Amino acid sequence: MATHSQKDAYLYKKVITIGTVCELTGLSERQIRYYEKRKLIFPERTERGNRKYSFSDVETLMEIADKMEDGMQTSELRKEMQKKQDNRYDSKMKERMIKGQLNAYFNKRD
Amino acid sequence: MATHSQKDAYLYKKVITIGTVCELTGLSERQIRYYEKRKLIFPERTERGNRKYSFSDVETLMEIADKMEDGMQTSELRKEMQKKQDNRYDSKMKERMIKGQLNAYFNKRD
DNA sequence: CGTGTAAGGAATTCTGACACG
DNA sequence: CGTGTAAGGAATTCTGACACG
Repeated sequence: MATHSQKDAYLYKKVITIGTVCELTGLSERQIRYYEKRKLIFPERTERGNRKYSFSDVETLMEIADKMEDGMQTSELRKEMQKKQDNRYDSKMKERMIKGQLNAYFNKRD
Repeated sequence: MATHSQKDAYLYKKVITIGTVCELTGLSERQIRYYEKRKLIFPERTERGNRKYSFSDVETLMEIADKMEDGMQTSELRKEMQKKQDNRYDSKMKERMIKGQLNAYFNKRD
């Protein structure tokens, strides 16, 4: 994943089975699978079909659990998470613009 | 664990099943269980008895795999790992001594 | 010593469905 | 809409043992 640094390797590596995710989040398997169906979470699959989650997924699920407790619906959560994704792109765009300006600045001096 | 900072949480959390560890390390279940019997690795257990490993354990197993390929025996590996453990204690001791000196220094000025 | 394998049992995970609301 | 549950099958993991060397 080009969007993550080497240091994040363990955060995004999908190695945790659903049972362990249940223990870590306090959610039921049913809930976790449902949030997947609603496109809030994206586990990988083993050849045989078993779901594998990352620590990052676990963090996301805990946020989802909080919001659901507050009465939020999965459809709203979906929008909210889309926004975060957009913000991330915005940040990358800003970085590029700043780099562009720096390049322009130094190119002028050469 | 008092020996690890908050940032290491994901490195030491035991959440990975033996099957996934096999994929990650290229070792067989048999080998991984054997290295446990030889006191080289210390997974946690679920209530039912299933082994759970951390990313740190996976790293250790990859080192073990390298050494075993080089013809080293588990008994030698055991000693080598004991040394590392000792060094860690030495480091902590040094830290404490330095802190002690600093404390003495500032206490003098008070 | 280190590792492969077949054996049998117990727990895990999966999917699709019925249920309530 | 979100989640519980019983159903049945397939893969996972566990232990102790036989095997080779």
